[in-house]
Amino acid sequence: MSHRTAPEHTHPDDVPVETALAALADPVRLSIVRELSTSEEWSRSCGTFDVPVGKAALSHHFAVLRAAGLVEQRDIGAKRVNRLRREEFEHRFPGLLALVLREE
Amino acid sequence: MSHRTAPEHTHPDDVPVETALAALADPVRLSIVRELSTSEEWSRSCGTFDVPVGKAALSHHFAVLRAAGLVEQRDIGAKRVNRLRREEFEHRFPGLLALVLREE
DNA sequence: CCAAGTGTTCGATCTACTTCGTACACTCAT
DNA sequence: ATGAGTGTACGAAGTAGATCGAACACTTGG
Repeated sequence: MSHRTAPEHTHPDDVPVETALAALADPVRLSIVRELSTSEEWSRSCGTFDVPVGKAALSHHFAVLRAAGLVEQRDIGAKRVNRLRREEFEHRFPGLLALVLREE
Repeated sequence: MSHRTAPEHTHPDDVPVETALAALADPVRLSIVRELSTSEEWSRSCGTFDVPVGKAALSHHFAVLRAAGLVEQRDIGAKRVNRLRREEFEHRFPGLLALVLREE
């Protein structure tokens, strides 16, 4: 990796609706969120998601997801592992996550 | 106007989540939906919305809102009047409309 | 019939986003 | 140490979306 610093997170409470909607309106990010929803917390590193983009784009998408309060990340060794911020996001945007997870 | 044809509508049931989210993730369209939510049905023609864009862009946004199953339009004389598809949209995307309307 | 009002369509422009390649930084296993 | 694995930063390129001006089509009121 290239992070001497921990990733910057935004709490869902500080996220505008527009930002949340825009974050979820992308097929790659939606795919990540869905995969994440069926995985155990902190079990998936960024590289383990089945999305058709390169590393750079993937890294960008995770930044967007963090900024939207959807994903939390921790560094474990060389890997950056993820967790879906279910409760926090649900508290800020009730039903939204359920809405996008219900499909497919 | 310039419609010998009635506007094409898409039922919310036929709308992908992504499309709905993308439609609501724009400030102008969000503004339109919110204004519409506090207006009586069929009471507002397209030109009566307080948004900072020209006619052409406005027309485009209404097309997007129709395609997202958010708005229904009818021609009355020279005007095209609108209605928010509350129930239908709510049935397809439970809670989503409430989410964006609750704010502001 | 004409002029004004209303909304669409077309093309061009402008901006934002997505993506990629490369270079870099860090960790771990050997 | 050294190399392989992992993710970020940066610049460039491509793409999609938003906006505008102008031309057009239709309706209505005079």
